[in-house]
Amino acid sequence: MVVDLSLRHTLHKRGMRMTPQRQLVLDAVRELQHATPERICAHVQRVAPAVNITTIYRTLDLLEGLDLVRHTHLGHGAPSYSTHAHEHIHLVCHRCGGVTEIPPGELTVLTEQLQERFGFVLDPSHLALSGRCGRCTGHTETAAEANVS
Amino acid sequence: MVVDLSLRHTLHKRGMRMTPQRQLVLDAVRELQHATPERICAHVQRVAPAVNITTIYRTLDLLEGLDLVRHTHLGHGAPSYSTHAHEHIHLVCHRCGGVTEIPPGELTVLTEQLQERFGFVLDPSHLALSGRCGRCTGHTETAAEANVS
DNA sequence: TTAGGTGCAAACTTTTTGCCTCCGA
DNA sequence: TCGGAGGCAAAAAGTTTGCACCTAA
Repeated sequence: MVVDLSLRHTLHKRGMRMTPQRQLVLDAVRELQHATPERICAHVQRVAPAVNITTIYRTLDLLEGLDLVRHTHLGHGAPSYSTHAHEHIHLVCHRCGGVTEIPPGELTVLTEQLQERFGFVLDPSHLALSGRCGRCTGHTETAAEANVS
Repeated sequence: MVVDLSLRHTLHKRGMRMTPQRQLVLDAVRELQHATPERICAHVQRVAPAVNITTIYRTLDLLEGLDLVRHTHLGHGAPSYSTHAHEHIHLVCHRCGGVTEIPPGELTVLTEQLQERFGFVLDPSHLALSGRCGRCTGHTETAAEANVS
């Protein structure tokens, strides 16, 4: 992927530098979506084996500060990083741990309601709703539920 | 607190035993609500200093398996354990990290919608919605938002 | 030449595992 | 006495920190 000029610009404004590592991490997040730092690291190392996991963490922090990536805790273990472009809602089953993805439109009503009543601006693409999925409640499986990551 | 007879019974049915540690951990979760394993451990150790953190983890697992307690990831770090009796929704601000609690009734519409369309039974009392709270978006603070833990 | 950035190693935090001992049915 | 439980220590997983070196402005 080509060097991200807007990233270079943003960094420069803050007295920071564009580096191959930063580009690679941003690319990896964009490409993988929902990846843990470890997976991002592995992906980056396929191209640049010398890159250290420390750099991954530092860069993810940086990119998050610049609002270019965001992390979510989908339940257990390591957080998962995505870009804003990646839009959908996660339904996490607290029995089987499966994650169902549904379109963000499902939450428009709730989003408006929360903003109106609590001044809370919901981020509909980066949250995890917990409950019990169709398989674990014994309901019929739908197409949407098959989309488990 | 008195020994929980129904817990003793449930355990016995599965060939397990009731122990002081298990009672203490359950009591601690009930009393504290939203406590991390570490806090639960500290609480238990005020009464029984010899209880090891390992036992806390094992017992929380056990109680979760029995559906007596549940854990939620409110964002970062350690999970927080609660009993079912503790009913409310968490709005986690991903800017300031603050947690706003709102009544579970706010999600009835969504709950029905998710069940109908995806067979997903939402657990309205134990989930965290992420977004940006009133303070961080510059809106007027409401009474609900003041309830930050 | 001077900060920013990276790699490396070590520390740290949280959770899990293995093993041995204890104790109640 | 037999298996479930708990304590302890060590390991594992995930993340952070300190420090020396390197390099682009």
